[in-house]
Amino acid sequence: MELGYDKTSIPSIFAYSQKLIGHSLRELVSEEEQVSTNLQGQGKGGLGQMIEELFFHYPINSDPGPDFREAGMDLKATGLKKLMSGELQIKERLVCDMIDYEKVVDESFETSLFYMKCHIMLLIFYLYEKGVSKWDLRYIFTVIWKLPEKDLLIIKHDFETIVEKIRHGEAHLLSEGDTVYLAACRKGQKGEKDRKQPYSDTLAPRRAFSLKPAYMRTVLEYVKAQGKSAVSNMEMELPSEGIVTTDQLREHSFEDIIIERFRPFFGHSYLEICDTLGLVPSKSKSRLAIIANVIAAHGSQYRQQNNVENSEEFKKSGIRLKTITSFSNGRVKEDTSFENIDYEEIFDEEEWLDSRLYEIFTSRFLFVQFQQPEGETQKDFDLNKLKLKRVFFWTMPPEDIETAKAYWQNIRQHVLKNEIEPKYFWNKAMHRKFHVRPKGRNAADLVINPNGGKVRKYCYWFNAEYVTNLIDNYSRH
DNA sequence: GCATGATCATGC
DNA sequence: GCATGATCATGC
Repeated sequence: MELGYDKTSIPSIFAYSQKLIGHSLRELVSEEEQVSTNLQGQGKGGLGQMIEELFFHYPINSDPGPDFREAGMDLKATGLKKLMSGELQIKERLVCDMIDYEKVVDESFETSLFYMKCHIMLLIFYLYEKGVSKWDLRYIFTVIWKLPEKDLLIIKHDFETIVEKIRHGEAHLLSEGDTVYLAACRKGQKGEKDRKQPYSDTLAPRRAFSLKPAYMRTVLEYVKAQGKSAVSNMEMELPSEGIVTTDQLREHSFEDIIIERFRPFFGHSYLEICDTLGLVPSKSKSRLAIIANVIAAHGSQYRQQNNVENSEEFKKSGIRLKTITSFSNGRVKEDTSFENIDYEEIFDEEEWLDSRLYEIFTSRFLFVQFQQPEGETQKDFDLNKLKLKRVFFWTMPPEDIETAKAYWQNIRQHVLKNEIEPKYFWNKAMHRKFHVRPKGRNAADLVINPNGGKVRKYCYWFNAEYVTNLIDNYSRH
């Protein structure tokens, strides 16, 4: 059969893929084929396979390699959702390749199946609509995404972190927050049995290598910025401004580079650090977060004109820098707040693993702790005098993610019943690690309630007690 | 002393 | 104008 493209050529496959844009498979596939195919377009998964077989007419093979074998490129269909504002957003992480616990421990990154399949991908973005058959989903963008060299250095380190954990018999303890761009995400049928892992008798849920939602968001941003519906990053230089360089990443991991930047400042107070960096001290409640971001981005090399917020790497990784303040005895002073609860998101998203809260709580965290000087009492507490005490990357352990799921279910259940008041949610006095509390400009600051009308803004919090405990756990090893 | 609700400076 | 990253103020 005449294919209509050259299956050995990436540009040719890319050009052909553009015929998808603005259309659905129902419009593009002959009725005869729609009837005769075994692919029914129901259930989860399989959209990529339908596109490959019915649109590209590429003979499906069961090879472990990339979908377009001759071109060395994999095909990925991935969803976008449209907000009320009309803005398109990433629906989920990009699942790349199932992790074979038995085999992956014998692979190196460069020879791994993941690398072979995914270092160049044809990304086909479709508009996700609830309840719509795969035959009727519309395609919006097609993108050739070759992982840039700088990203690959971070991804290689992530890959090794994941494989190392499996080699230690800890496949059951893998978490998306263990790594920076590439993550081991949960993947498998609901209720399916856990699998064997090679270096432990404990069974582990199935997982896949995936690019984090934060990473995919920056891919989408890049695509939107090009102003075209078909984009290939192989044709042009990607802007690669960030807080670390490719050369630095060849020598050290991203995390080591960042931690190292804080080293000259341990034991120094806020005012001393401002003085060293040539910064005018701020009166902001978030003054410590401001200098922590400066140090993470530039260390003692900081110069006034440097850009600080939203570095490329922090955006792509979704790493959350959080400052912690503690009394001289080490007890954490404040609860840690996150973003406001998006009631519409809570209302619409039924899956915990796809929820915003899951993404936030399974982020990689960078905790920067400032502590009161020795000998001071609680009454003396003064942000300007706190000294840099500890800096560490952290991710939430599996048992706490289970607690977070119950926390999310409680919130969701009440939002669905239009019970959006503090008395319905977990409060701090329950001592259940997390709580819900107001956060707005002031008491009159309201947002849309999916049940109708407007409601007060509340947000997700870690209890200070929980943060004290996680620091104690960190300090013990 | 602590939990709860309220509010602030900053940057885009 | 609003989200972010926080701390402050009050009352029991």
